[in-house]
Amino acid sequence: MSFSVTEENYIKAIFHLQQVEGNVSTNELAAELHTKAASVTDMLKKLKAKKLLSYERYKGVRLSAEGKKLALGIVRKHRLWEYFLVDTLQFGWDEVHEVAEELEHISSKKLVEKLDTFLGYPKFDPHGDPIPDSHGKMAVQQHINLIDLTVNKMAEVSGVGSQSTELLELLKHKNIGIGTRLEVKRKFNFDHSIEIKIKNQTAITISQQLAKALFVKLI
Amino acid sequence: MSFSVTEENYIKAIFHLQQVEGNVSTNELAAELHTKAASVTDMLKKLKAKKLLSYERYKGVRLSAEGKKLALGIVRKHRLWEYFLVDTLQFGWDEVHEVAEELEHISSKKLVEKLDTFLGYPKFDPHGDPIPDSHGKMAVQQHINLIDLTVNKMAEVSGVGSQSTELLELLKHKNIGIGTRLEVKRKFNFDHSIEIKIKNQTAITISQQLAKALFVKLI
DNA sequence: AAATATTTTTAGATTTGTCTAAAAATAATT
DNA sequence: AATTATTTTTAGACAAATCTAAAAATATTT
Repeated sequence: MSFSVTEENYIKAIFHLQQVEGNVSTNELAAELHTKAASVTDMLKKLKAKKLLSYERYKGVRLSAEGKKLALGIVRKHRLWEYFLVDTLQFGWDEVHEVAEELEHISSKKLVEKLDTFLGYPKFDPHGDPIPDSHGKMAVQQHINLIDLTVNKMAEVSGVGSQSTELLELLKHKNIGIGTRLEVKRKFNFDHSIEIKIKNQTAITISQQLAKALFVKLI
Repeated sequence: MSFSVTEENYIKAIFHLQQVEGNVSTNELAAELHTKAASVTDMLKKLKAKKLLSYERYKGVRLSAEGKKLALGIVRKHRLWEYFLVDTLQFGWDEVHEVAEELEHISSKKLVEKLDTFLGYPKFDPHGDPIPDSHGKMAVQQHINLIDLTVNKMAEVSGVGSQSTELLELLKHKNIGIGTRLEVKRKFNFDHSIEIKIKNQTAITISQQLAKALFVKLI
């Protein structure tokens, strides 16, 4: 069975939303996909008929085993392509998301496996997110939120909380990327901003919002 | 301006058909795209409104400068991706066409240029067809049809006349690919079949149809 | 628990690309 | 040149994915 780009995008959106809370509501999905609730209802009926999810009207939605498998396949493709774009084609890590949104819908299974082999079976994409393997298994990254990092512990940026251009623009300006080494110098309780010191640079201040959007691992 | 996958496929089909004869007819297009003449008429009106082609009813169709540019862009992407699949990902040259049919519709211009750079600006794809450069210019390959090759002249296979799986399957069976070195030993006027000798192999016979589908260059 | 607000669904319309069947234009034959 | 055949276009219908507006169900307040 094969699915349209639109159907795949619905499945991916539901997958992402149900990571946080179990059942996903029609309105949440509409917001995520920049569409209207009525359109979502129509599509949910279609995807239910295709057995990709369980859905009772007014009760929200949840992916079936089948649907999860499909979602993991799409996520796998998205992240492998991102890795390829940054690692092989020298894209900046902040400019690959949109391109990968298109590439993730290329259907050839053989392509995905050959790409994975060529790249050397990477475990994490350029944003620090884990890449599902061909069985749908992902490595669990011990991400710590930067806001919770102990003062004076050296750590390395390993993930970002979103792919929004606004965030990526700010990170570029502050010269922070995946792999950046830093430590927290002070925490200010007034606005919960923190002062960090990036290796070989002068200390800078980071807002609470930004700190919450950054994940690090101890090194 | 951006175009749907369907629109791009129409433009590509018209481009290929008008290489041989000037104006392309509705029926030819319908056959090429495996659709019906009525659908073609509808789409031609749309593409005319978008200024990609000139079209008068009952008079056939021809691409505008704009349309040709678009077509060359799609051909460029198709052939670069084919080169990538064979050269980088180790696909067989006979199994890349369908995948490239999908990849050619990925829109990012930056992706195409970076891919071209990574591959080292190749001039010909794995089937021997020239790859348009970023300005739409293609190298002109002095392809000779195998059926016209002089007896006992050494030549190298440089192109195939179609991408049909039937042809590629036959070539695989006969152990012929791009770069294969061969010479014609005899020509039989009865059925216009020819006997060829591939380097380090025993002589084999090739039908008229197959010989017409193979292009070679002298070496 | 009744009233109000919010969420979700239905009903009906729209757009894109397709189709069949019939009409119109062009081409080929006699 | 008139008839027949072929090609192409039009007219109207359909499926996919979307929308707006209104109705129905659920949640929240009072």
